[in-house]
Amino acid sequence: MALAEVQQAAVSLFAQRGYAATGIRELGRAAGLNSASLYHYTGGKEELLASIMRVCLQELLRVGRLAVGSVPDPDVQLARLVSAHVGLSAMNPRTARVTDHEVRELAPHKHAELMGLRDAYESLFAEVLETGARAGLFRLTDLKVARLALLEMCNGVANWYQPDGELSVAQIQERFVEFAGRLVGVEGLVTRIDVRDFPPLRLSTEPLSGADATSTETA
Amino acid sequence: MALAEVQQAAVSLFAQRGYAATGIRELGRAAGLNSASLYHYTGGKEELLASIMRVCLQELLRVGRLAVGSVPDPDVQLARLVSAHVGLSAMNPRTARVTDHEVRELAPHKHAELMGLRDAYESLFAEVLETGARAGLFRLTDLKVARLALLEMCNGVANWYQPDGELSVAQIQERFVEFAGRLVGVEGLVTRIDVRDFPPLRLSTEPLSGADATSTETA
Amino acid sequence: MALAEVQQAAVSLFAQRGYAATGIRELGRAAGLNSASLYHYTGGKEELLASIMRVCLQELLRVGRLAVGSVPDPDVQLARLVSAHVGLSAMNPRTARVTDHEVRELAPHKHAELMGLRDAYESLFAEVLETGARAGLFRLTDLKVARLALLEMCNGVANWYQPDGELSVAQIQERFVEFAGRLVGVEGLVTRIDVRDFPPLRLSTEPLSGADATSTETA
Amino acid sequence: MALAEVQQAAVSLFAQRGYAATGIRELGRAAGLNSASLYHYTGGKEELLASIMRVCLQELLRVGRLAVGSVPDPDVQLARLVSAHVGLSAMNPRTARVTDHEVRELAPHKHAELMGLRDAYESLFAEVLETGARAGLFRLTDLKVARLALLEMCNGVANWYQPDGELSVAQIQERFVEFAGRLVGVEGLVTRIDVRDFPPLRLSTEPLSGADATSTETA
DNA sequence: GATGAATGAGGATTCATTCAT
DNA sequence: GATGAATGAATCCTCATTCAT
Repeated sequence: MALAEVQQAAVSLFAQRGYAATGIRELGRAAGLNSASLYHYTGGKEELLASIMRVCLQELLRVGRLAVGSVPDPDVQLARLVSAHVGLSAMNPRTARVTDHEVRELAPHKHAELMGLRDAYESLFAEVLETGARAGLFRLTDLKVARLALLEMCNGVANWYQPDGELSVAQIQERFVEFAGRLVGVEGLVTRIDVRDFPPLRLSTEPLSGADATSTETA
Repeated sequence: MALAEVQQAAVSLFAQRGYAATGIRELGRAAGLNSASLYHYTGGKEELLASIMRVCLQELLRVGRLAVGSVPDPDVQLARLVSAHVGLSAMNPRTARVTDHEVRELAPHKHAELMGLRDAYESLFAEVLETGARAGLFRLTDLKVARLALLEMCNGVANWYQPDGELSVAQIQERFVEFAGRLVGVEGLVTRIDVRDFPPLRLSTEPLSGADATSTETA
Repeated sequence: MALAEVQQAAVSLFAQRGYAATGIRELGRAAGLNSASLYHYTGGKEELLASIMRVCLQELLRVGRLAVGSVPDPDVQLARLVSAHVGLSAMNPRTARVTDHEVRELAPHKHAELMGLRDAYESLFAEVLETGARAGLFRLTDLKVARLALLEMCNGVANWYQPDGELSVAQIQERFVEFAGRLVGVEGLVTRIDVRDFPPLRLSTEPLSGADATSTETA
Repeated sequence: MALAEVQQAAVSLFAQRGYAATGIRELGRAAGLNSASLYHYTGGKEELLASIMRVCLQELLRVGRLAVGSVPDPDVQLARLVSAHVGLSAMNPRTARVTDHEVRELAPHKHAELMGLRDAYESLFAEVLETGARAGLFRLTDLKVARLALLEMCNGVANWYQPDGELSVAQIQERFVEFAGRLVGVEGLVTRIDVRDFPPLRLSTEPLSGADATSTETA
């Protein structure tokens, strides 16, 4: 399908140059389309960005809910949540980066829509931390700061992980589950779950590794 | 001094809308200057951004070196490094956010210059982690991933901390020192140093809390 | 074709006000186009100028080579060369003036390209003068100065000739052939060739006589 | 005197880049002055240009009248006129080039003033040619075209003559007197006058050969 | 479904000039 | 006499978008 290709090209450019610094002709060129044709597929630059973020946040929310809903223990919930998040970020670093960095570019209406998704997702972390703390499983004095530190640490993966590097996605997941456990004061969290229960999805918006704009606008 | 005021206005806008999405007329208006007058003070939009990042990274590097150099124990070094970093970020969240997010906007020459500063700074973390791990103080299997997780967690502070919120800078520092300790496998790190030894500086580029563009361009 | 119309409008303005003093909005207005639309047709102000000069110099070179190649006698070669040059200048005075006066406005790359064409053309004169002098046909003590004097005299036509004046192009050609002959020490040159053998071309870049910017930018 | 230095710097830049393409800060820098200080000495960019052209045209007119008035024979008058013109152009090529090329940049009032000077000067040539032709000394069928050809040939010297080249000013004068003679149909004109009777003046506006902008604006 | 042409608005930057100091 | 600061207007150019074809 052509929309996905356009989205991939867009993610590639948005991740590299930033949304505001990327022109619509540049996007067209990268997708092998005339700049005017983009409007058929995307409805415009902003909707293109929004559609990308929707894909990412909806999948995040889906796997997040799955992670939390699949098991009653807060520590395992946390492990699965982190594993899923980090897994998705590592599998789709550029989509994740764009989703994380470019919210402010959206006009109020779409901004609200996507912030809603994000908030819904982040509240999964809040709930897990709270139940875990209330149950005495987690040793935390400040749930809010802990949640923010945790989320930023996990989000950060998209800033540095390179799919074609030496670390596998599974390794990243393993290590971050351990970090998360330590952060909340639970040792050996990693050994108690199998991260491979949640094989992270490759999003339709994620460009192929190393994919680049090559073709020229037919004009 | 006028340059600092322009920088503050710029940081305020860059943090809010992003560098690329901020117009130079907007910058002028926010600084109470004609758009042409900005060039007297700044030398142009890009140099304005670079100067802001320079202020931030140089101070980060200064206090980072101080933190590492002041004491031989890797755990205390780490605590002080994290405390200094988080402190500076929390005191100057908008400057820090801009510094962190907008590097890619710079042209090659300035990009290289500022990436050099950033790399020099981040290698302080690498050294501390390595000596600490080698000394058996830290329980870490992957130094690189640990460093990246740590840095992203700390950098994240600039994304959410609000100076006029309920948490003091010192509290943030305390909590993040504890998080950092746990992350590297050292318990009770926070109790062993007094974070107030490194009262973080307010940078000249940081806009006053809640400061906004108000005046109109005299035209 | 639209490009030619834009070029004509540009020649008209460049000849009147000079390249540097002509704004791109002015050009658009004169061509009946929005200033942004000029970029569709021309690729920018400088390329517009370069394209005009290319048309002129390439035709000059073409007819120059024809003039020299068509006959072995240096005196007839010179007559034809001068006739062709003066004819083209008189038929297209504004294009010729712009081509002659605005080379310095070009950036190094294009400057070099067009200076190359000009040099190639002028060396035709050098060769003719040299063979004629060596053959004892011309009485000249300083070939270089003679060539420069001759060329400037001929180029000058574009500065003062007015197509709708009392002198026909053919008359100008006739007189300048005689002048050229006298300059190199050959009497009665004019009688020995028929200048009408080389009817000068009207260039696509030459505006219609008296053509002026009239329409207003649709904005 | 400072004005002359400013004029020299201006001539240097105007000759190289053109009037319209030369900025006033550039002029200041080249003259070692703050851009604002130029207004003390010159009264603005346009008046600066006008003052330069005035110096050149007035001297041209002065020596032209001297040449014509000093002797009754049209052929000697012509020789002296050409010698003076070419001499002045070769001694002051950059001033002459600017004077010749930039008239159109002047606003109507100054334009008229300086065109008046130029017309007065050129009519000297017209008069000499006419009396010479009427006296049967010159063999010319079209006085106007001859005058224009002659003038353009002489003006052209400023376009190519380089004071530090291999040809002396006197040599240029000699050769052009001969060319002029041939053009009007008089042989051996050069031998009958001594061009050194009119040693051409160096104008106060002419920059030193190879002089360049070096100092930086004190700002 | 696709695209060349077209355009108003705005991008960053530089302009010549003025004026208080 | 000299200048830093300031500015409105203009510079060239690129933007996202629309629309007839």
